[in-house]
Amino acid sequence: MPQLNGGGGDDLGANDELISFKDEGEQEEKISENSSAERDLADVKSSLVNESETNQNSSSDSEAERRPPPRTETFRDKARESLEEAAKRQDGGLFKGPPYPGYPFIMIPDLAGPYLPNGSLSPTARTCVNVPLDLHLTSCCSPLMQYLQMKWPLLDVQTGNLQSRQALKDARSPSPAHIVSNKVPVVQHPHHVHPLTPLITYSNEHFTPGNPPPHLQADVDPKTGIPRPPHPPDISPYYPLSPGTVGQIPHPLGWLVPQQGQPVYPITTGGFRHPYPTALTVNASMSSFLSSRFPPHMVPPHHSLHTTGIPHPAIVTPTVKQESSQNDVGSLHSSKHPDPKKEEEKKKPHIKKPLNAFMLYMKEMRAKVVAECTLKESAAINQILGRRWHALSREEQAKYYELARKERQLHMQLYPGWSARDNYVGGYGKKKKRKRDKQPGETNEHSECYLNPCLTLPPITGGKKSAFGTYKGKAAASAHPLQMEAY
DNA sequence: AGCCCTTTGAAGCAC
DNA sequence: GTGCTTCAAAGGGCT
Repeated sequence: MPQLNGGGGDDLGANDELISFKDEGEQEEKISENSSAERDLADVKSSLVNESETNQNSSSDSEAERRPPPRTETFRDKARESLEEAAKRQDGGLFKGPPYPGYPFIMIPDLAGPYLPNGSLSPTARTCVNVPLDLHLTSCCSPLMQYLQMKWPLLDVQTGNLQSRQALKDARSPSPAHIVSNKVPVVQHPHHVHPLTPLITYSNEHFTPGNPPPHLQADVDPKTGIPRPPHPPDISPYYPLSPGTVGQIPHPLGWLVPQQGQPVYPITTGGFRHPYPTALTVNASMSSFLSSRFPPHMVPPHHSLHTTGIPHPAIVTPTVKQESSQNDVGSLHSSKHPDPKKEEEKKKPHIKKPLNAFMLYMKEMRAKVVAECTLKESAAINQILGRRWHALSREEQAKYYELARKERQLHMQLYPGWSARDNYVGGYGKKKKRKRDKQPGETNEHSECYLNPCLTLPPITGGKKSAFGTYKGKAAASAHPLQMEAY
């Protein structure tokens, strides 16, 4: 991504980003890309199945902590075995195709490469094939425009307000990114659609227009043993519906398009002071676009489109749940004896942190991982995603770092006074919870676990404690060579 | 109900 | 500058 340097004077771009793995040659990376997905899955699977086969290796190398596993021959062999075994079981569920194959809008191609080592198309790639992409949106534009188109193919935002403000605020670096970024509101949809990626995160699994593949209907609930369809065919799994909520299906742009009964971003008629100076509008072309691209029930009525002050989904008030199906007036006057403290908390919107690169990657890839395996636990999935993250090429990681950078940028523009400290529950130093306690001498002796996590993944459901320290200091992060290259 | 787990990265604070 | 802590997402597991 050559344009990564284009930030120029952008001081928001974290200079300590893009941790690369220089010991891992490019060729190695490519190999890793092509088979990492399947290998990861097989590895984790096998490790989950046979957890006793762990901690056989104990060599330590502190520096190796930040590196992906050097694909030792042993590891390769094992990975290959796992992969072969996985391939044998392909019909048994391990490599099930994503249950929601038809996301009609856009998706990110399989970052791990569409082809299996044997040359066949990977399941996820097959999914890609099935998806009617609007490639024309992205193929002919600059990367940044591709990004924007990718993120907001439907959105037209009035940017004058913010732009002018931004122009005053940051006149020193009127880079295109700034300008265009204003069109990409940071939106953190509490119902799993990422702010910046309302249409692509979990992309290909969304909005399946048709029925799921037959083999997926045999998906069996591990708890009940009852076959279950992954999700209603045309409803995103990330917009869970409670019984009787038909008609309240949140729009993929739900944060942007307030809907009646939409529990997430309640608009109180006057009670909510929106922090955004930006006026977001959806113009007629977008409406028609919505109509043409979304199923009718997904297309909000025009009258619901606010021309000003649409609450940003990154703002989550504590009263969200309570207000879910009540009208605003009622909720405002429902309590006769409001607790001043609580009231104050209610009034104070919770502005979430912008997602970092890995979080963006996770949001995008989680559904794919979930679809490819039967794992449901996020802890296990995140382990896979963490390994996949390391297996990504520099360019692919750079893409997410760039997205994260833009998100931070926008977040800062949208919430000028916001600080991450605001979200510290008890304030800094007052721990909300204690995590990642390190046992004495634990730091490096598990580096091999990191090197080959598939062999040594801790029991997913067993312990409460991390099996190995995961903290990597800034020093380690900033030592990443790619930072120099990309930023 | 609420915390834990698990991942990486960003940010804030203390020293 | 370094080290540590918290939070961001996610959802099953656990208390």
